[in-house]
Amino acid sequence: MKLKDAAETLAQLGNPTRLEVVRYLVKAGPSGVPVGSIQKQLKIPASTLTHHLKHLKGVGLLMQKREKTNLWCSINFDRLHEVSDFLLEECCSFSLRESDNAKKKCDAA
Amino acid sequence: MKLKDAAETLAQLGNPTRLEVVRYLVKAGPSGVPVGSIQKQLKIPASTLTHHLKHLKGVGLLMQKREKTNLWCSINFDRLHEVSDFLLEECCSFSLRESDNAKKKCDAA
DNA sequence: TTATTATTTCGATTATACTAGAAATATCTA
DNA sequence: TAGATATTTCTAGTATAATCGAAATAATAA
Repeated sequence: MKLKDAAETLAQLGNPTRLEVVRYLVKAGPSGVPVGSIQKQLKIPASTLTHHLKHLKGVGLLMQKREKTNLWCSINFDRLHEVSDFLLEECCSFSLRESDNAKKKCDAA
Repeated sequence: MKLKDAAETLAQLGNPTRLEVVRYLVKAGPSGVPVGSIQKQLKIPASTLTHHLKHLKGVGLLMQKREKTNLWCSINFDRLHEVSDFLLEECCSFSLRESDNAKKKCDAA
């Protein structure tokens, strides 16, 4: 992943409303949820939500498919991994962190 | 890590200039580098660089300590891990990704 | 103290992003 | 076709961010 793409993706994740949507989609899993469900659950005005979904789609974090009247949204896990990988690239050998979680990740990488 | 903090941190990482600085600091390791070295290497005007460093420090991604005339900057690896963890939280069981890298990370988590 | 190097503040310009109501469109069902 | 529901476009107000030159400050060395 190139720096410019990573930055753009991170910028999109850096909005609290969008990050809330992303978290919701991550928890929803690969089957996804309709736009309307996101809107009701997170109480985001429809036009605002559409706006943010467009952004997420723009950087490839969001996948959509229509089924009857509903538009189902799901997160692109690969993209999420890619951007996460970018952040930690080449950092593991330097990490002085004690956390088990970090160690496990670094050992695995 | 709370959503609001994660969003703020991601937003700071989402600027190409700052991400370049972060990448540089990650590669530099825990000992860090002086502000001036970043400035020369990445060719960022001094005032612009100061501005961005302030942002990175504001979200706890940057640590600084003065030594003689130089101000040494180093990345806070823990913070970087925290924000990365936030992104992948609860997503591993859903991931359909084929990539070895992803699998290793998920198995370890 | 004076000179030198390193870093920050100030100030101004320019650009981009967030938010959401109202109206429009799209998709289906009866 | 008419009606219902779902989603998007349009529009506009408001706010925040990026950039960087010039001048100011800080820290040291001579």
